[in-house]
Amino acid sequence: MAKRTRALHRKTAKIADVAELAGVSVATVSRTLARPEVVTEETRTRVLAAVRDTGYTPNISARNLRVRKTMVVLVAVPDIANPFFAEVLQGIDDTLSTAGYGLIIANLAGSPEKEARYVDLVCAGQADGVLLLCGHVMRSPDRDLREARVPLVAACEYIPRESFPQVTIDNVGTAREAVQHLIELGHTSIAYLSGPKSNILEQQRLEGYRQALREAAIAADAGLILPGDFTFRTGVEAGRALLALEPLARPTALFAANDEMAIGLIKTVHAAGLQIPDDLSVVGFDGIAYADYCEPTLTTIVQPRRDLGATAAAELIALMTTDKLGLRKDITLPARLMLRDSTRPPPKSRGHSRSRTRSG
Amino acid sequence: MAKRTRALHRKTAKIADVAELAGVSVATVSRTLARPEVVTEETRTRVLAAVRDTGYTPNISARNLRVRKTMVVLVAVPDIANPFFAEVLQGIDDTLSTAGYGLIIANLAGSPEKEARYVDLVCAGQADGVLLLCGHVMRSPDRDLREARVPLVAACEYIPRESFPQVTIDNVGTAREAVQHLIELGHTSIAYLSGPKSNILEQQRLEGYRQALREAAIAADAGLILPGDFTFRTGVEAGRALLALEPLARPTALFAANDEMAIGLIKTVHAAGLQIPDDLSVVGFDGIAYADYCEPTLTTIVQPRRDLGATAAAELIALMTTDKLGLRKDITLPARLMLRDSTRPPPKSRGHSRSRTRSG
DNA sequence: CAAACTGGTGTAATCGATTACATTTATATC
DNA sequence: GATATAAATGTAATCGATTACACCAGTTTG
Repeated sequence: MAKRTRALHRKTAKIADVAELAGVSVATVSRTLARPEVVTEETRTRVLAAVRDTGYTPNISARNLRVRKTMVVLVAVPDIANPFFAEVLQGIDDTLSTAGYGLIIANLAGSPEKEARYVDLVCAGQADGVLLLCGHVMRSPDRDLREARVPLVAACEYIPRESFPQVTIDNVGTAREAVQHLIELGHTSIAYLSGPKSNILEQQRLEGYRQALREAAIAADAGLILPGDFTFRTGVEAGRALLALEPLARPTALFAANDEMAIGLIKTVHAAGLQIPDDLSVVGFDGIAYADYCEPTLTTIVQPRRDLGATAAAELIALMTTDKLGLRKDITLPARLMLRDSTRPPPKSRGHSRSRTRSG
Repeated sequence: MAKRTRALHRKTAKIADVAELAGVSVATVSRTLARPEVVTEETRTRVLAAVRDTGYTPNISARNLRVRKTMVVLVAVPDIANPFFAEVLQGIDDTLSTAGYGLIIANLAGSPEKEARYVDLVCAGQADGVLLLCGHVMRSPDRDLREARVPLVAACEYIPRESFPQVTIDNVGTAREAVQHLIELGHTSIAYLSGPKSNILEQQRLEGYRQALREAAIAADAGLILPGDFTFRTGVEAGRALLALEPLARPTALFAANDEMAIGLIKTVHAAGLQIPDDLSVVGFDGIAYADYCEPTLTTIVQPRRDLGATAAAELIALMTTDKLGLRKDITLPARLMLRDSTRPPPKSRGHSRSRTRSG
């Protein structure tokens, strides 16, 4: 038992050991490390030598307890395996870790228990701030993240009616732009492959799709809205649904609410003999790395993924250090339509190519 | 200043507040929360009511300081944006978070400064254990992770000559199997698309490739070993290198050290008119999700990614809780060859199909 | 030469929980 | 009814750092 305790609680030098070795008080050691300029040249060298000799590293729990900080931020991610979020995370990690913050990644994975655990963590003061990449404020059965009164910033998915800063792109506008591109190519029968109805991003992208059609005076056809949930699998299903249609009833173009579904759909209809983009033009959304790897490469809205993360992180740091908890400042980052190989004018026999001049 | 301090250090109930409200001592409150069965039914309800009324949550820094634990483990990942590691991470997250551990993800991204920062973090006792997904033990200029005397487990990439547990697959054996598959289809001119030479996984997979050739008495041709570094980009470059060869000098099959490069290569040679698998069979390694999304779907070695993570995490938990620091236990998980659409016998005009009977 | 500073250092309180040990109260035993 | 035993609770030390305040020596200033 004694033996076990000794091994588990391996001994590390503490500040008192350093003080003793250097022949100074603990206060002086602490000061030397925090603000070297306030101590004498001579004590400084003595203390630093003692630090090296003892291999001292401050105990962070003790420091946190004393200064009431953790230097950790929690990032809530709907799903780490999603390549889009993985890249946003890189941006977050870049800024946060150079600013000296640690990162706890809360992989929600649609599990309310996990969500609750993380809310408790934050409420317990385990984090100095929270970055929300999910479309709602986190809750546990009896707590709400906002009760933690911890700095909060949301990114990627806009959360309506909240008072904390949010960093997003203009989803409605860019979705509209994507569909306008198809319209300019001459398409008039344009399908939409949607995300889960309850998702805010989905609602905004759908709205953009509708606006573009309305502006071009193209009648909206509810039959052209295919259900999906942002996963590759539902892209495949939507592809099958498309194939099941009468060839002449098929749309000549499709706008997908994200890239993964677009790629799933392309793969499916291509395997059945449809040529992309000859028989069907496809535009995606997100700009994940694979959109440029697939065959054909995908025309898509590329979001500034790293930048979204980096900006949100910077905003959070500002919030944590300046204590302007109430100040709301939404930031909209630019996203652009990237023209690649999956779009072209509709086949001559169909559609009414209006602006052939443009060739991107 | 006073105002600012008040807001930053927002007040949360502490154990003394709960004790006062419930009319008991702090020890009783602590016990009620830790081991409810040791207090009276009556005090328990009084205390729990007080906890709810005050909204009390224990301060974790204080607890950690006292019990010398952090309930956090650090996971060192070469690159979070790599889909392979993202899936391993999911497995890790699953087991670790249900066991009540938090997760700090150290995204090394090839940066020695980051690596050093994280080593210091661990040495400072900020983590109870470390999971290494990279192929080397982490170091800072003056420290080495092993000095932290913290439980350590490695996964995915085997680190030779170390005494901590490692969870991997049989890279040599499965690589050999992948190449044997090509040989059984009748290929005799088989290229290898390599990873970075210094990488252990690369060395093992190359060894498997060599073994398979040797067993089949196929002479190794150094010109058939193409350089790569595990990225999509080098797959594209290797594809160009292949296209630059005299058509008759081209290999009829290729084994890539990972899927991303295989996909890059396929895309490139396909765009130049080569048919996959008719003109070139390709086998990958890893089994990332996109290996099943690309066109054609990729025959590959699928690693049990989630399971690798989960197993390593479980091993680490065992280490952290039982204190058997010395006990080395390597675990090899099964990986299997997944036959898909990117392989078939070589064109009749070339190669010498030896075993046409097998058709997978 | 005394008073007023100033720069460097030490003493001790503090952060908020856990827990060994002491103490009280209730129950069983002879 | 006295004593041993068990059960429940309280008191206070402890974890390891930070920092307000006290103190002292040396320098300036009038």
